[in-house]
Amino acid sequence: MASQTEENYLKALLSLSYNKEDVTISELSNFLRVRLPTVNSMVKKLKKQGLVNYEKYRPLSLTPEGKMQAALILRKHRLTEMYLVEKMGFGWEEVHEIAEQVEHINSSAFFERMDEQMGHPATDPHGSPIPDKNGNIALNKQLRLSEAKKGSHVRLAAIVNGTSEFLSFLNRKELNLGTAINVLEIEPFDKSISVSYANHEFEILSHEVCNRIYIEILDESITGTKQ
Amino acid sequence: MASQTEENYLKALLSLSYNKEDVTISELSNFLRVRLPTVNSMVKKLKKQGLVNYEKYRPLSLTPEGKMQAALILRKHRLTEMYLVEKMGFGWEEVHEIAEQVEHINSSAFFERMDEQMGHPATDPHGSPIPDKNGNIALNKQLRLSEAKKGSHVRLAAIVNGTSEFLSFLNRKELNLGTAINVLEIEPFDKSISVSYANHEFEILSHEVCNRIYIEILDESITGTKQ
DNA sequence: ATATAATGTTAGATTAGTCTAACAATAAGT
DNA sequence: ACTTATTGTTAGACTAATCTAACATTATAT
Repeated sequence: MASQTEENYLKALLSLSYNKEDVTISELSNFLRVRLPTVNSMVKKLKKQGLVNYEKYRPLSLTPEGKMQAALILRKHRLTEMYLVEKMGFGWEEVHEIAEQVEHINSSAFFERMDEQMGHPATDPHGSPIPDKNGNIALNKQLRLSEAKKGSHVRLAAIVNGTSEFLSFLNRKELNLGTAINVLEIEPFDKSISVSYANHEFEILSHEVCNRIYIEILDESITGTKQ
Repeated sequence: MASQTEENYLKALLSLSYNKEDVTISELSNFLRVRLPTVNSMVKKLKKQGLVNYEKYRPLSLTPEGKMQAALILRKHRLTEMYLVEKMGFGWEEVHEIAEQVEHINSSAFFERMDEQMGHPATDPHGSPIPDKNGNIALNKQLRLSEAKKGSHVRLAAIVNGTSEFLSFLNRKELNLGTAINVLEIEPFDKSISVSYANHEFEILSHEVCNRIYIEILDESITGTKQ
């Protein structure tokens, strides 16, 4: 079995290669906050184990086996996050750090028990898909709130790169997974949008915020201002 | 904070110094399945951190600080075991290996949440006391089933050194924590005892088995064969 | 197209945790 | 009390994961 460190490299590679085949060593170095030569030698090691494709001075990628292993770690991470929220009463902004540790626990029974007790959830508390036991990962939502049309009626479906700061911000705004949102106006100057939802009649969300929120469209236009 | 390895040494020391001040390096070596020179150098390291008392060629012991740290790890271990049994439906024979990993997770919120959700349990699933947040450990039960008198009525209170094999054996015999047992006869030859309990009208338990079972006395004599 | 910047590689050092081999001190047994 | 056995120590090597410094290659920009 891969060491915790190796697992973290695999997970990082999976995350960085999301809709983009190749990853560079410096991207990995940056992501993991580890120096280039360290990454370089670890990558050679993973290549030797058949987990990554790599040739000197070339970008690297996960092999099918590497991708599978990475997805199974991600599965453990996301199952844990969901368990912490659903069964242990943590907030969605508190669970990442704990799951980061729990994901390395070596016990399939432990994670299968979580999965069963939650009734095989499809996503983690931030709306990201939980890979299945074979390492298959459902496609993530592709549409962001920043791309929604004026007048559309959408549902908050997932959060990307949800730091605990951002998630706490969403808590203060009472924006949760599943919240139905009306897009009232789009300000062309700074791409901020004004919205209404639940018992919030008027809120302005910056482009930065809208870009981190994935949505499902419920209705293209509810105001009559079609198109 | 101590590394996982250091934590394991501290935990081993606590366990070996249960009712016995001093521990030798070879006892530790044996217990941890690690060679003497390795233990020797780790002990020096722990001494430097003020966690153990140690002088060349002398037996060692935990300092108050070392004992406290060890007890807090034991707390995390036992809370986890109890949580796995109570909230996740594991058998008492399955939880040790998982808890051995979970105990190193660095998140007080995680363990405090477990504790709250179980209503602050006093013991783990094997009847061993869970140390409190300050590292205080309640006295373990001292009386073993092997010391019970003929005719006494006792309750199974705890299991010591409960390997999963032994715990599975108890499962097959339907002997659980809390089971009320009548001590029918004590065979002087091999110190085996015959007992009745629940829907088991007659069972013979070897001395080896009885020696690993801690009891509480419910009644010194129920048969009239007083004393 | 050549200089400069960015990225990647190699070499060598460091720390944690482990080992074996050789030696030293303490304990045990007649 | 002396020999032997047990236990403990030191020295030196190894692997994993990290680092810095120096150098090499590839990409970028005028």
